[in-house]
Amino acid sequence: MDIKELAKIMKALSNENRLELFIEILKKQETCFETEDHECFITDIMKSMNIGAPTVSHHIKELTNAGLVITERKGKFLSARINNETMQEAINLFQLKS
Amino acid sequence: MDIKELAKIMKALSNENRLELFIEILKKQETCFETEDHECFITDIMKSMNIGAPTVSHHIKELTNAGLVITERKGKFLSARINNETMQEAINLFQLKS
DNA sequence: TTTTAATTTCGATAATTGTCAAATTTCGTA
DNA sequence: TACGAAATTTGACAATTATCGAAATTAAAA
Repeated sequence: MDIKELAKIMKALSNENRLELFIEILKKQETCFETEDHECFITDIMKSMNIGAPTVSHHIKELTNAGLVITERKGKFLSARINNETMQEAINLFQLKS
Repeated sequence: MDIKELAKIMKALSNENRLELFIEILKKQETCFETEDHECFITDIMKSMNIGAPTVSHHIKELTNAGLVITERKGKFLSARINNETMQEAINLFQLKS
C-alpha cells in the first residue's frame, strides 16, 4: 500500500458522519460474532443518523471505494461489512516497530 | 477520544502531502532509536518535497492541531516528533476485539 | 549591526466536497 | 401488474481547503 492509497483511506474516514457510519458498521460486525445476525443493513443505520439517504448512499460508496467496506445487495436492502484486510494493512503502517 | 476528535485526526492525514510529511516524521523517529540523532528538522523534510514553505508550515500546524505531532523550536529550526499517545489511542479504536 | 536562512502570517484563488431536493431505479409483495 | 419501500443518480450550492506569492518575523552568523 502506497501513500496515495493510504491518504484515500484517511480521507474516507475524515468526514464526521462518514466516520460514524463506518464505526457503526464496525460495531455491527463485532456483535455478529456473538449473534447469528450477520447482516448490517444500511437502512437501520440511516434512521439513527441525521443525514438523508442520498448522502448515506454517497458515503457508503466512498467507503467502498477506499476499500474499507464491502457491500452486497440483499434484495431490497444493502448489506455492508468491514474489509478487514485493508484495515489491518493500514494499521500496520502506523504501528511502531519494536 | 470521541468521534469528532478521531475525524479530526483522519482529516489531518487525508491530504497526500501532509500524510507524507507525517510519515517522514514517523520514520525519523524510528531511526532515532538506533542513532544518536534525536532531531527531526522540518527543513530537511521540506527540501525533499514538492511544496513550498508556507504550505509545509500550514500542514505542520494541522498535524499539531490534531495532536499527532509535537513541535519544538530549536533556534532557527523547527523540530517535530510523533505524539505516540494520540497515535495509540486512535489505533485502538480501530482494532477488532478478540 | 548587517546579512542570511528558516519559519510564519496574510490574502487570494482554484479545486474539492458534504449535503440536499427531485427524479429514477430496483425489487418484494399485494 | 401496480404499489411502496430502499437505494441510487443527478444537478446544484455553500463551505472548506490546498496551495502560492509577498511580506513579516525570528534567530544564527558574519
